[in-house]
Amino acid sequence: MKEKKARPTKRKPLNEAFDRLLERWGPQHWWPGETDIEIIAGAILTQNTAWANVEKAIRRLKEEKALSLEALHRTPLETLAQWIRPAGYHNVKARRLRAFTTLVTQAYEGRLDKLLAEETDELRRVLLRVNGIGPETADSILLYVARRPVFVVDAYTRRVLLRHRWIRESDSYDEVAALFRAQLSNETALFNEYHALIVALGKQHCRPTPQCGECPLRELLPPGGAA
DNA sequence: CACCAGGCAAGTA
DNA sequence: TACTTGCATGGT
Repeated sequence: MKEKKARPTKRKPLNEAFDRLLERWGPQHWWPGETDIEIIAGAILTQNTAWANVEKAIRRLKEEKALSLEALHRTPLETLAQWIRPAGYHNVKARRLRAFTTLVTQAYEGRLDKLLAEETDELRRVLLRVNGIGPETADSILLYVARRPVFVVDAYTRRVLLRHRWIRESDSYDEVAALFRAQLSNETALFNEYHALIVALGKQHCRPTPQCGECPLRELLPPGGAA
């Protein structure tokens, strides 16, 4: 007969981590944006960019009444680029916004709801085909706009997990996401809240120069501590 | 002043 | 497949 392990269930530190993060910061009610198109634009604009700068660009788009799929699609690229300048990479990001509106316009009759009605895996593939939408941006749209249970892996996620030695540098995007899928129940609301809390933690404590003293996860560090 | 921020695509080997 | 580089602004 096979020997039974002393612990009845496999350890799931990411569950414990979630409880602590929620206790420390409370529900984050993400994404920080009102409409679907605002969330999508924000997801593209925040690529490798501080959110404070994205807010300036979003505010300008609102002032220009350009935060709609139609307006984003018809505004000349040069004009759009100037409006979103504070978010950085403005020429690239203007093209990326346009690439998205072109997808919806050409393949979905200009209707976001038709795009969002696609089945999850198909929707992800469609989004990834858009130039300027990679795994994180696609998953952000899937989770925060289409409300599908997918986990968003961003730079903060990697840094937090790396500090706790739950992943390695070389782990792929999907390997990191798979860690969460394996340990958490498959619920949109949970994935939503978890990612938002990781960003809160990341901004507060998990900087390049760490402030681990007040980190609610610090006792979850394995023997040897953070790198 | 240097470094950093909620990526991604295109080019090279 | 695995690296490298360009893209750009504003905050610390």
